[in-house]
Amino acid sequence: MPAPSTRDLIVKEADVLFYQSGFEATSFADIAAAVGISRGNFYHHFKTKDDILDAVIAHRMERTRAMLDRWQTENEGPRERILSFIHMLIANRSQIMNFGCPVGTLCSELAKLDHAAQVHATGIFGLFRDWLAVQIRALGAVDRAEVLALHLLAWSQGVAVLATAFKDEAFICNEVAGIEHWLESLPEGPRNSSN
Amino acid sequence: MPAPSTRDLIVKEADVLFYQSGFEATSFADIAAAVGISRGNFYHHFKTKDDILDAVIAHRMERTRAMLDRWQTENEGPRERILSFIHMLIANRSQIMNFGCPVGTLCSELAKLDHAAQVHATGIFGLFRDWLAVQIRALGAVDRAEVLALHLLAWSQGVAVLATAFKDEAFICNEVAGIEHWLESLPEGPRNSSN
DNA sequence: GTCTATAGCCGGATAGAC
DNA sequence: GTCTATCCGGCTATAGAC
Repeated sequence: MPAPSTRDLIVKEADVLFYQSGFEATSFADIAAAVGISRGNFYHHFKTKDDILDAVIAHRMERTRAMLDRWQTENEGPRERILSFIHMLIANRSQIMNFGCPVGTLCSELAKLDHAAQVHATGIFGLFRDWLAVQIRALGAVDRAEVLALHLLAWSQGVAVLATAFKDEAFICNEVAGIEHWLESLPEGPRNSSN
Repeated sequence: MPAPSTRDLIVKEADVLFYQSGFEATSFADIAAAVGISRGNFYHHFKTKDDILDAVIAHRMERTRAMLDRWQTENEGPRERILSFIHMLIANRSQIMNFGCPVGTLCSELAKLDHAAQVHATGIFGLFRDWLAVQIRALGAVDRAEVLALHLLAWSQGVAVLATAFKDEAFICNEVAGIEHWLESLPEGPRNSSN
């Protein structure tokens, strides 16, 4: 692995800061300080702040794709793969209680800013939705797979929002148990509606 | 009803702008322009921007309380009252697809800003949670009422986040139908777990 | 590729006339 | 109670030396 370029370092630090402080509240000075370079140097790598945002989103999409691929190969069946997704809520609970879900909060912020990159950011949700739909289809729920995938995604987002608001770890565990129970009920019933 | 004071107008316009553009992205100039006063005049009514935020949150709490009271008296039973809550997602779907849930997005933004008012804003969620718990208790789910109330709140938040991201009206309707189905199943089963 | 210096703008906040 | 004028600081972005 070669030494990371300055550009890569900028994207990496911007990624963290956009998550923890939000896109708009993060200034060039903040990123520069985190990377350890001067503010001026910056514009040699990115023309505008929006360019950094695009790079951060592209980076997150790449990481998401890699993570989904890993879950795909590391798990034996679709049920275990979906569990990997669900357990993110547990594994990242501290971060989620402090800053919410990186994807959901970014999409919401960009929507309010009426920012062109909002569609780009939503693409990350799309990756999860499509991957989950593949797994759910493999479970046997062929015709309603997309709807169920969106439902699972929405559920996890709701958990993230309330976890951030109330900082309640027990709530997260309760909901995760609920999601697991829902997952178990998925292929058996004759008509597994969205609850 | 007396003519609204300038202070009331500021709170009213700030309320809308904080919702549509976010707290940080809304400047004094924006609010002043919306109200039709000069920026300087502003500080006669509020010392700092944070003071306006506090007033906006207090105003939202008051409106929420009034709405919950109205739902309480306008509906015959707890089930119909909960339906009033659920149908907010339909009634406000345009706004939600553009700007998300006013409560959830504000809490998330304030969390990232590490803002002292975040606890205050979470109090609005608390109003909904407690009111929903009362209704669910009246349905017969006495011991798990609070957990189920939080679950319903989370579900609606998840719908709002994904609706904002994907701008998908059919998705909202699907999920609302799912919530209604979940509500119907509430008191009957011997063990209505969180799905 | 990285730096310093600085332009130009806009943010929140203040002072004081009317 | 509302206004104009203004301060100060931080912001994005640029210019140009090294």
